[in-house]
Amino acid sequence: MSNLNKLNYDPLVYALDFETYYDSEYGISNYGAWGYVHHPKFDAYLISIVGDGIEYVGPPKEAPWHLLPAGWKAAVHNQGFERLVFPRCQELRTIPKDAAPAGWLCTLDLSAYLCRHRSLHDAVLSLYGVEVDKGMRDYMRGKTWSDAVTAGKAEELKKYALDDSRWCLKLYRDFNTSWPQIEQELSEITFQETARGVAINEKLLDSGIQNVQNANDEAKKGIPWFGEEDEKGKEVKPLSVLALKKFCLENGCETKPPSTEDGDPLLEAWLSNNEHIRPVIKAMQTYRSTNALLKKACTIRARIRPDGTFPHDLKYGGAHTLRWSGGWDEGRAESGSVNVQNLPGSEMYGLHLRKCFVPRPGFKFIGADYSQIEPRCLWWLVGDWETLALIKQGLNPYEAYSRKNLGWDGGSLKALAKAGDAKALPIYKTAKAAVLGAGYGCGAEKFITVAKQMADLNITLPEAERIVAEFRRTNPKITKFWKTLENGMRRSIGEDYLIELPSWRSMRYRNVKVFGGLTCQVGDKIVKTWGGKLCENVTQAVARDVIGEALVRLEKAGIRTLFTVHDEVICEVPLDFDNKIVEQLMIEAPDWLPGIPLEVEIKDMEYYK
DNA sequence: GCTACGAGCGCC
DNA sequence: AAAGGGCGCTCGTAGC
Repeated sequence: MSNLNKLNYDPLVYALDFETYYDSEYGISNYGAWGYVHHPKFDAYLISIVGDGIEYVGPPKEAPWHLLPAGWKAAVHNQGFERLVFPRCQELRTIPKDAAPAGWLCTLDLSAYLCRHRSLHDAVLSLYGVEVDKGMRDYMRGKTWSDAVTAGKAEELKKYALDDSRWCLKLYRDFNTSWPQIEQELSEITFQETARGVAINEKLLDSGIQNVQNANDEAKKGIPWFGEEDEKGKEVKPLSVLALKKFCLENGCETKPPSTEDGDPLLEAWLSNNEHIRPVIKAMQTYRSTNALLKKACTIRARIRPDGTFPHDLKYGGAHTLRWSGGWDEGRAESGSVNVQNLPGSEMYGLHLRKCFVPRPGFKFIGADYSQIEPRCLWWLVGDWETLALIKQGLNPYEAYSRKNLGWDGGSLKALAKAGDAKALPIYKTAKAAVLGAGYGCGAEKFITVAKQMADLNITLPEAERIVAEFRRTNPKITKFWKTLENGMRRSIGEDYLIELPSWRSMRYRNVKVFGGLTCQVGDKIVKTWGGKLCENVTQAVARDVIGEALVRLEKAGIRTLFTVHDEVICEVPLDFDNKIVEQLMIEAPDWLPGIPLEVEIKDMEYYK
């Protein structure tokens, strides 16, 4: 018994892994995980189970379910898939109804938390330096279990399946204690959200799809080479830059266009000398936009379940700041997935995609957006209590900034700016742009575009230079923070740089090196890094933890959340629900961020907006 | 035929 | 010395 007390893992946890049939057409990319397991071709031909006293690999039907102890829990690598397969097998009676585990745990999410590598292969390589052979997976494309048996590959396949579960169990046992409880809860919440999905207004979606299709057809007509074939009989792609180049040179242009990007000043300059090409470029841009939108809308359309809901994709810890990201993990090609975090914010070509996301009957949406969460976190991180105190008194943050740094001493800046006051408006916009855009070491040139985007502020380069310089001069705590982070990283050259966050976790920058500038490894990429960027990462990470803790609070209060988009939470609650409850749960300052004034904008929504 | 990568564009 | 950041998806092209 004394040994058991020393276990730093739960012996009731067993690792599971299914092997399921797939081919080039029938896969997650084309059907989504839910559609895949409900497809007639669905065939979970193998399951491996590994844990205390059990190592099984074989058909699910013959698995030793009776040997699993009461209250056993399942560890899987990618719960977004495995947790759909399991109940589907129960429905199909290849797994007994009463065999369900008491809980689930996802080692993919654990790996994301630990090392930023999501696939089992990459996680094991990163954490143990061992290469897991994934050859069998490719081999099995388009092959059934009996194909493998006939080909004499059964044993190899079994070994491969067993290996995955062994590694999964090892990840769980070795690292589970490094995964904080709250993060495990967030992993669970994320799964619940994706499985729950969102109700879709199908009529609206259908008519919108028709509109976009029409616009797409119209755009095709403006692309001269559309539908043509090259010498080899291959279709010339509508967005082919080579075709565009050829067309331009054949039609009196001396040079090819520098890009086809909408709004690119270089393109604009080129077009002013080649006006006759303008309609072609425009058609390419319209085709590109409508095509992408159409794909997205049709994917949603195709994935609507019989109950009228669409199960979306959202990844726990998709970003290295551990923010959620869109997409899914199954398969290497990140295609055919719908990212709910970048849905167009307004109508495009007669389709308002967000309007198609509606509450289930008897429910309403609550959209809860944190106001200026990042600047507030940054002020807290650098210890700018003065500004935070002004905000705590009820001052709008941009106004607080203006009073502190821009010499504003008039009345309510926001109210005056809203009324179009000629003196207040530029100051308000300048403050907004500076607060949102200048905190991360942004230079003057970049600040012009940031200011435009964040505060609709149009400025010249000298003005941008002045605002940025002013920001740095009046915010020495922030510039010092940049330097502190950068110096910390410089002291870590040759090793990993760990930044301890105020919450329960750290950020890790692996393998810091100097190649001209500072570089390090983030996920599987080598990136350039400097103080301003690190500051941005840390601020994002802290804001993420704030929203993460809020999500857990909402969940514990029984409030159904659908998804999060960085600083906003979409809740689905009964029609008579009191929105104040959501607000109160969200603005509660975390213990580890004492004194931070949080604010959320809450709105009832008849659709997602 | 498959993979990798950049361009372009959508979001916060 | 100076440098906003974080994502995902589609398409086209290049390279193996």
